[in-house]
Amino acid sequence: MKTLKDRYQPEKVESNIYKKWIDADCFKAEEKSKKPPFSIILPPPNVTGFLHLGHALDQSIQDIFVRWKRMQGYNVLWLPATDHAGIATQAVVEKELNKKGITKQSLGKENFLKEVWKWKEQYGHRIIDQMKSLGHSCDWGRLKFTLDQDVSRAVKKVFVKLYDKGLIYKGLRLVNWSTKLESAVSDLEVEHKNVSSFLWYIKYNFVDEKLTTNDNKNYLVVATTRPETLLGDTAVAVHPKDERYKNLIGKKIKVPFVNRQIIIISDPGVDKDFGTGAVKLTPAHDFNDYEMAKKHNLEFINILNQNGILNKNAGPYEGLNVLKARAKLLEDLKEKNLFIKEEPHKHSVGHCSRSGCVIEPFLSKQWFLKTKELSVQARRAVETETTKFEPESWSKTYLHWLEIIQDWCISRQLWWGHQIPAWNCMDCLKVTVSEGDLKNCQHCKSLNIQADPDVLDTWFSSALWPFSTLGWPEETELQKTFYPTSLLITGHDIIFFWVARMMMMGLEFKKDVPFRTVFVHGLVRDSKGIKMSKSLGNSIDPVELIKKSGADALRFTLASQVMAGKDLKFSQERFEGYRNFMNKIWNAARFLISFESDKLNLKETSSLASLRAERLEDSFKFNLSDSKRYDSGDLDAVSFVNSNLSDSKEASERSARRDASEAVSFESDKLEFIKENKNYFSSRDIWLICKLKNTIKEVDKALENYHIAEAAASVYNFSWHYFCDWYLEMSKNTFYNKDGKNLKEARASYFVAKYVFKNILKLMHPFTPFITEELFSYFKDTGDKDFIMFESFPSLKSEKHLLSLCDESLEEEIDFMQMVVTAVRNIRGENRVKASEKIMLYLSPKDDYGQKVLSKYVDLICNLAGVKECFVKAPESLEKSAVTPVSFKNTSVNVIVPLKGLVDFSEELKRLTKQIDKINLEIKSLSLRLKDENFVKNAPSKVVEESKKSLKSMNEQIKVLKEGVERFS
RNA sequence: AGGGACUUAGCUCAGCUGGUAGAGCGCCACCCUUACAAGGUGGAUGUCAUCGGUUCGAACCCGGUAGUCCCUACCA
Repeated sequence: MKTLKDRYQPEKVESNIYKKWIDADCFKAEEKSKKPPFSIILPPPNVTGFLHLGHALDQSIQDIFVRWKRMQGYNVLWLPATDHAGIATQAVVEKELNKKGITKQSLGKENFLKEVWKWKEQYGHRIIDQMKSLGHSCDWGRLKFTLDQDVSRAVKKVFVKLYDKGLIYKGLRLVNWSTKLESAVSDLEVEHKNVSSFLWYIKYNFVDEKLTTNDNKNYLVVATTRPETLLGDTAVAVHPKDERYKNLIGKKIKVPFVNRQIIIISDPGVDKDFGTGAVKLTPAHDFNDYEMAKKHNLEFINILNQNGILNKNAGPYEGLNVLKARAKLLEDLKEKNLFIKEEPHKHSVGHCSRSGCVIEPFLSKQWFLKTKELSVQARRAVETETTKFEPESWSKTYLHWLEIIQDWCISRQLWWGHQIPAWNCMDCLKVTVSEGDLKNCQHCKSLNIQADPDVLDTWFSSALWPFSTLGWPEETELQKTFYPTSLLITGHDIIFFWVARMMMMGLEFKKDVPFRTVFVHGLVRDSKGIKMSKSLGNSIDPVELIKKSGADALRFTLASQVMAGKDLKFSQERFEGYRNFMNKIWNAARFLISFESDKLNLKETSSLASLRAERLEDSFKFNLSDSKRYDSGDLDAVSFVNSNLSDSKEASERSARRDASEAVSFESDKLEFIKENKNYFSSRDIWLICKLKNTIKEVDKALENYHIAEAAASVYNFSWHYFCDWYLEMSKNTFYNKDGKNLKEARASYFVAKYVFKNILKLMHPFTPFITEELFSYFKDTGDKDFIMFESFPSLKSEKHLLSLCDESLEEEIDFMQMVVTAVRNIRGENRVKASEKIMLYLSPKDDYGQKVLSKYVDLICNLAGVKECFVKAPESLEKSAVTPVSFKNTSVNVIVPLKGLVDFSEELKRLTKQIDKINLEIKSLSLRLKDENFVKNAPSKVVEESKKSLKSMNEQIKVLKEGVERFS
C-alpha cells in the first residue's frame, strides 16, 4: 500500500508558509529605498464579494509580476484594498435586515449606516482571507478601504477642486434610474439584455378634424415599444424629407387619455423606415427623445415616481407600475379604437445589474463631471505612449471611448458611500461646496442649510485610487517613491469605467499618469465560453479548487492560460495536469534529498541530511487538526508548533555549518567547488546547465514581454522534460554510486542537480510560491536568504558561475545520444519487446565523430534504453535486425537491434513501412521544391542549402529502411 | 447599428519578424524499473473555417464569404 509521503499535499504546506511570510513581514515595501521602485495598486474587490476565478486570475498575474520584480531586487509595493461598493453593499445589508423584518427607512440613515459598518467589520475581511489563501504577497500593513478617513479626505478635496474649476455641476438630466434602488446608476451598472416584445401601432388623432394624411386618414399612426410613455409625450417627430408627412409638420395632434395637444415636428434623426416613420417623443423617459427635445425646446413631462409607479401626470393611470399601466393602456386603446396592431419585436432593454429591475431613463437632479477637457490629456498620454497598453491593441478601445465620452453622472441616491461635500441653503437656495463641515451658507450666511443627501458613485473614489491610497494630498514619501505606479493589471471589461477615469484624475491632480503600463487580461469563462456568474450556476469557486489541489496548481493553471488579453475558458483537466506537475516537483525534491548524505560526502553533515529527510516525511505526519486553517479568517490562530520546532533545530544546524565553512560566502564557495571539480562534471551535467541557460533566457524574455503563459510553459518544460525525464534518469547510476568508486563525479553531479533544481524553484516561485518556498527550505546553503522570495531571480548574471560551465559541443553530444536512445526505445516499443527483456545493440556511425561520441556514452545508452550490450560498430550480419537511421546535424548513425528470438517480425515490418511513408512524403515535397528554379533563385541560400542537406539525409535514411523491409519480407 | 476579435489534433489552446505545424488533456500499446501510477516509455491523429490575391514559398500578409463571440449603443 502506498503511503502518503510521496504525494505533495498542499494543505499541509500552504498555511504554514503563508504564516511564516507574514511573521517575517516579507511583503513590506520600503517608503524610501536605494532599490528601484516597482508598484502595483490592487483593483479593490468589493467588500461584499467572494473571491471568484476572475479575481484569482487578475490577482495571480499581479502576484507573479510582484514576486518576479521583488526577486529582481526591486523595492516592491503591492497595495491591497477593498471597495465599499455602494450599491452592492447597501443591497446586501438591506436584504439581511429585511429578513429580520426591518426596513432601512424605519432605521433611518444614521442607524442604517451603523448596521452597514457592523456588517463590514464582520464580513469585510472574508475576501482578504481568500486572497491570502492564494498566496498573494500584498503589503497588508497598508490595506486600504475606500471609505477610510484619509481616502475620504482626498475624495472631498478632489470634488471641491473640480467644482471650483467648474468641471463639476449639478443639473436636471436624464439618467439611468433603478426604480428598485431608487437611485441613479452608472452605465456600468446597466446590463443590456435582448428582450422579445412587441411594437405597438397607435392612432393619434389630429386636433384639426379636417386634417387628413396622404391616404385620407384623420389620424397619424405611431409605433412604439413603450405605449405607456405616451402619457408623457410632448411631440411626434417625422423625417423632414418624408413625403408622407411633409404637410403635417407643425400641425397638432392629441395624446390619448391625457388630452394634451402636441405638435408634429421634423428631425433628420428620425428613421423613415422604422415603424411608420413617425415617432412619439417622451423626453423625460427616453434618451433619444431627450436629446431631440432639447434641440426643439420641447416640454419634459415626468410620469414616474422614483419607485417606478406612475405619478399624477399619468392621469387615470396614476398609482400603477409601468407594466400594469402598459397592459391597461393597451386595453383602453383597443376599446377606444385607437389601437392598430402589434408586431413581435426584439430590442435591448437596460436592466439594473444590482437589483435586476428594468432601468428607466429618469429625469432628475444629479451631479455631473465634465469629462471632455479631462479626456484630452488622458488620450494624449496614451497616444504618446507615456502609458502603454499591453497588449497594445487595447489602446484602441481606450482611445475610442475617450473620444465619445459623455459627462459623468457622479451622484447616487444611496446612503452608503462618500457624502457629496455640498450644502443647500434653504434661504438663498444657493449651493456651497466645501471640504470642511459647514455651519452656514457661504453666500448669505444663513444657518438654515442642509447637507446634500447624495453620495458619490463608487467609481469616483476608484478613479483617485493610485494617489489617494498613497497619502495624497499630503506629499508623502510613499507617494514620491511609488507614483506613478509601474503596472496596472485589469480585465478588459473595465478599461472605460476605471482605467480611463484613473488616467484623467491622475493627470489632473498629479500632473502625471497613474501608471506606466496597463496589462490587460481576458475574463474567465466556463468550459462553454460563457461568463461565469452565480445566477447561471456555472461559476467555479476558487476556494474549492485550492482546497482540492492547492493554490499553486490553480495559479499555474491560470498563468498558463493568460494569452494576450484573450478570454480564457477554465479547464478542469488542465488544472489537474498542473496539480500533477506540483507533485512531480515535490518528488524530484524528495529524490534529491534522499542522496544528501555522507554517502556522497557532500558538505552537509549527515545528521543534517537525515534530519531534513525526516522532516520532509514528517511534514505528512503533522496532525493538522490542531492547526487551524487561515481560511477560518483568523491567521493568527494558526498553530505552527511543529514547524517552529524543526525550525529551531535547523537554525542551530545551520549556524554550526556556517562556522564550519569559515564564513566563506556562498557564491565564492560555489565558485571554489566549480574550480576544484572542473574535471569531474559530466557531459550530462554540462548539457543540463546549457538547457538551464536557455530556459533562463526564455523566461526572462517572456516575462519582460508580459507573455506569462510562455514563461510558465518554458519552466514547465524544462523542469519536467529536461530535468526530471532526462537529467535525473541519466544521473541515477552516478548518484547511486553503487561501487563507491566515483565519488568525485557523484559529488559534482549532485552539485549540479541541486543548484539547477534550486534554479527551477526560483524560476517557478512567482508562479507557485508555496511549494517552492517549502522545498527551498530543504536545500538552503550558507549565504542563502531566509526565504526564496528574497533570492535573486535567475539571470545570466546571477547564475554566471554555474552557467559558465555550459559547453555547447558537449550539449550536442548528449542531444545526439538522446536521439539514439529514443530510436532504440522506438524499436522496442513498436516491436512490443518486453521491458524486462534486455536487448543487444549495435551502433554503426557514419563518421569518426559519431564513433567517438557514441563510444563515450555506451554505458548511458545501455541504462536508458534497456540494453544488455552495446557495440559501436556494424554487426557481422543484419539478419533479423531492426535498423533505424538516425541523423543529427552533420552526422548520422544506424541504430541496429537484433530481434531474433525476441518477437515475430510483423510489427517491425509495419514500423518500417510507417517510417518510409512518412519520409517519402517529405522527400517528395522537398525535391519538388528544389526542382523549382524560382525557389533556388529567390529563397535565401541558407534555406536552399538546408533543404538540400535535409533531402540528402532523408534519401540515405530511406535506403536503410528499404533494405530493412527487404530483409523482413 | 458601430467597434473589436476569433475559427489550428477528439477537447482546451500555443505557434513571437512568412521557410512547410506543437503542448497539455484524452486515446492506443507495453510497463507498479528502489523520486513520482498525480508516474515511465513508445505510438496514432490536422486540406491550419472557406474562396481568391501577394510571394519561389502562406496557419501567419491583403481582400471576399460563412460561422462563433465580446464590447459599446436610445433605434422609437
